[in-house]
Amino acid sequence: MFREVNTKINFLQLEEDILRFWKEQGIFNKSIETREGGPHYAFYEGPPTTNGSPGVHHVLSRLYKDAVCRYKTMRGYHVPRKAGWDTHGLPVELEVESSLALTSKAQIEEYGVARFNDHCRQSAFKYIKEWEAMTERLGYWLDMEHPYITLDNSYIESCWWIAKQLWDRSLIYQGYKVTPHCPRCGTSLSSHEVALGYEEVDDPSVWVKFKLDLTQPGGSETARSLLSSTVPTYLLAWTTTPWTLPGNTALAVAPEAEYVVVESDKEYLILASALLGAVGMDGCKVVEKVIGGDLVGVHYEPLYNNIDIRYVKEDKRAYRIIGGDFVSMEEGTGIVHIAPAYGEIDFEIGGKEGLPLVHTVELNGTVTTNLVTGFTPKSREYIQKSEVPVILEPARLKLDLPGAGKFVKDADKDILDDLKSRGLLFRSERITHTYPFCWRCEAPLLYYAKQTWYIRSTAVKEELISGNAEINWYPDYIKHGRFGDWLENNVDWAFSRERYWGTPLNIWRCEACGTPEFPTYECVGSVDELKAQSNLSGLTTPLDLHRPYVDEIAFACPKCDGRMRRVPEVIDCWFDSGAMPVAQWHYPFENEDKFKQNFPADFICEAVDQTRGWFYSLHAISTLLFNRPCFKNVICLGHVVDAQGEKMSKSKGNVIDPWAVINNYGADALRWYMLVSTTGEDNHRFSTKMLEETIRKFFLTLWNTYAFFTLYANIDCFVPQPLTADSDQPKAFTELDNWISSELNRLVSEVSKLMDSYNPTSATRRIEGFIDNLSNWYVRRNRRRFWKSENDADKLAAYTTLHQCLVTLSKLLAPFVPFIAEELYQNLFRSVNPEARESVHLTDFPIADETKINDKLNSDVGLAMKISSLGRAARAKAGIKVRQPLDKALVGVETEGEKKALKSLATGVMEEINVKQLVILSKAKEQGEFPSNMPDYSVTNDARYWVAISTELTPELIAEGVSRELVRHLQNMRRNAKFDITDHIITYYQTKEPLIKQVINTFADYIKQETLSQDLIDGLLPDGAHGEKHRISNSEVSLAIKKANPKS
RNA sequence: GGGCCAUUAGCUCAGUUGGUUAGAGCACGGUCCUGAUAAGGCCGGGGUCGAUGGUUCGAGUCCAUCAUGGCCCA
Repeated sequence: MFREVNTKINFLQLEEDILRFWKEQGIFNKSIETREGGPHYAFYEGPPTTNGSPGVHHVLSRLYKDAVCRYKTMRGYHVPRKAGWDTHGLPVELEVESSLALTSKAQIEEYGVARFNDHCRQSAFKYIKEWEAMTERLGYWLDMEHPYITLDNSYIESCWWIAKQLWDRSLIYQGYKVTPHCPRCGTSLSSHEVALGYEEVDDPSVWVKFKLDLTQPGGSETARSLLSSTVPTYLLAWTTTPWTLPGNTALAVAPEAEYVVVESDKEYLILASALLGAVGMDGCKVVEKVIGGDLVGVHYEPLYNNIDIRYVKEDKRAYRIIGGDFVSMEEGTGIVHIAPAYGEIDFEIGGKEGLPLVHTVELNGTVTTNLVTGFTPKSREYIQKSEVPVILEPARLKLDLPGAGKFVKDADKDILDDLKSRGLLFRSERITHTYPFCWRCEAPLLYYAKQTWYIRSTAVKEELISGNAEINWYPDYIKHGRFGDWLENNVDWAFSRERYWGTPLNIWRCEACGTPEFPTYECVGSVDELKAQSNLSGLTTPLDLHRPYVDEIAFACPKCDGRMRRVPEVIDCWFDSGAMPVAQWHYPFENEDKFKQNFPADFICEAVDQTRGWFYSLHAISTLLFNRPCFKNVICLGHVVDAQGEKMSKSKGNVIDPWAVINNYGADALRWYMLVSTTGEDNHRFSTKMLEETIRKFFLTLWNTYAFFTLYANIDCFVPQPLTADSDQPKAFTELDNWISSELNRLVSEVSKLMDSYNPTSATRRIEGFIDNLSNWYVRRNRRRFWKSENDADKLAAYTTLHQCLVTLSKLLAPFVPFIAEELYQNLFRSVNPEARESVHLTDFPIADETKINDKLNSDVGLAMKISSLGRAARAKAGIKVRQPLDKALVGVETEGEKKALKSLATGVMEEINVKQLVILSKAKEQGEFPSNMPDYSVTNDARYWVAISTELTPELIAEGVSRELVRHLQNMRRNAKFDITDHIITYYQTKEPLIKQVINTFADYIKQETLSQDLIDGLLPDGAHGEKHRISNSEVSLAIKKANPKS
């Protein structure tokens, strides 16, 4: 006997029971242990950042990971799944900052780095707990008892080892580079972080005049003679960041382009002729024309004469015109203001031209009172070429700039006022454009030349690209598209952060020896290496490698015996997560075997934003260390967005709590919905309405098929026999049995193929289609076989077939909806097979029996469905109920083959459309054209077939229709009276209509059999019976039923 | 400004190498069926397949340009 299945299913209760079962029996561990010795399948868990509670948009990738890992396990692979938690970095710091109401680095330091980091640690663990709870409830099987956590000393030590490897190969350097700098957080952002924060913003749009200075040498003779005029002449440049103007050291022109000198208000202005119109100077008189290249070398007066740039040793000077191929003829004036300290292009061209770097802004974003001049061209060249890290000490000079002490965006106005008062502002407007903001704190980012530590990833650019060629991407266009492009445009990885909570950068610097340009560094690659340093101090017990403790550790300089102290930076948390193939095992300090066994990963899966995040950091570190990729297959998912298509984010407040969904609908529902409805890399709108539809359409259909089976199987005491060669009774299996078996095996084959190509969405969609066929065709067409009273071979065949379908489905479904799959398996299979594996998740994934796949049968049944559908339409067109039997249907098909196929399935079609005979005509022989005009027939057609139903009603047909009407009412009454499905009854009826009486007599046996009536009694309705009045064939009939054996 | 992806019914999505009348589910209206079903069937309204050109006997599908949206990069 199977456990009784209630059609009113409570999924929540079911899932909690199964979670308990898994936990108590350790099924997850068993699913891994029992596969030991099988082929190894390496999976890397991308560690979620523990800076907040998981949202429903975090769930998607976890479901994909789980589906694939469960599937591989069932295919016999050994698939350990180590959990991981990304606990470091700015996101965690910001979470803590806001909870402690700290708003700047100064406040954090005042508060105390030790206390601050302690909060970070606690915060991380708090969220780990939440993630663990959600992961477990979701049914995402992950080894959370042995996770890798990036804050562990062992993890940090592995990161140190990696950095040391790179250091020894001169792949780490420090240099000035322009980085997107957040003035509030006080740190550089990586390019992937910058990408998170582009926004439309209203900014100044100003045209500034730079006065030509021909007293300085330089420029072509042509240009000099053209420009020598007594009228004051200005170069016109355009910018949206006035605050960078004091840092100007050059103007760039397009060497090939034509420039014009135009007269405007008693002065001459120089700009590109192509942009005259854009500046609104079409009508102005053109005095001269000159090619950009001829202007190169000509000097102009600095906007701020009082700035004393003292670097100059060579003949090249600042404040001159340079040529640049980046100069746009699309916007601006064709003359680009260059501030090497505040723009990537500016910095790059400054390096080539030997321009000075001038800082007029502090790191906190305020206009400085001290002018800071950066490095010399000589040292710049040294940085570019050096294999050894270089550090430079900038000079500081007193200065009084407009807006001094104000934040740059506020100082814009002071600067513009100042320029205006000096007649140097040509025009000032506002413009709307995109500008990057800090993705966390929303402060405008400043492109700022800073000293930062870099990983020279460009040194392995070719290897990054060739390694990518070996990776399978799903969807595949990511490989050459988004990820490939990213690698092609690879730049060195700025991997240091001037923050507190992170893996400390393991570089120590001597305080005493070396020059500013040539300091002495030590990169320490392990704890032991650190402890082995001479004259060590500051080591704490227990050891905590975090700041501020690690900052206290000092040791003797091997060169001069001075003290060596750690540099202040911490490492980018993307480095942490990218280090996980190594660091999750504390490799190379231990677990060499595990590392090697799990490298490279067979499978990883995250959302598309990780292209520049984790996917990149994994690939970069692996290529740098081992010169090969560390993952073979990667699924790249789209983002889950809200019902309006907006990205879910804490700041927008549109994050959907997965608990709310799970507690309402269950984890399986969420799982199936997300798997079945995602579309590749596209955004996926999350809607509870669609989720509810999934439940109705998929779960309830499946569940009711399951309930139907158990209900009748228990009535008939069906015991599934293991299908051996001799117990098989092929003769008893009907065409429909063979058909659903064929469909089932085809499904198994297709689902396997789809899962092997990492496509759970298509796999689940296929299963959904099968369940629809199973329920709405196989079961519906075969109901009578289950109902009938004889326990014959035919009935057994039906039970065996349906049972087989459901048990196979439980395994097919197991990777996707592990709870309901377990329920089906336990009740339908394990309960009757004492030797069965303990859980569906310990079984093998089904293998398709190719011999049972019969493509012809599949298409034949498809044809029968199609014809039935047309037949029903024909009935509806004529307005004749399906319950009313009709004499015959004519069916037009195209080929003899179809005719033959339909003939073999005619009984089913006749029942579906309730006709006595089916006449099939094939186009090849009997059939002429589509019969549009047939008297006494109702005709429908589609492109290929037509069906004509005879609409003539004989007294016999009407009588039979009435009998079916009676049966239907009695069945409904049984249900209304809440009788058990097996209860036998006695039926009473009263009517004045002779036709009905006659029908009841004629069809007595049929009515009795259908309604389990022992007697049909014409007469008074007894007390206590369930009575109803109905109209049948325009006459009234009173019916009553009561149980025949009230005792049972 | 550049790259990738998308755009098909009110909504969510299918649509295989170009080939009869572009489909499904939901929602809506009507109707039928039902002792597994919270379901299901049938009919109906609802589509210039984002736009414009091109290739072709034939384009939702291939090409080009543009528009809109998302992501990524400047």
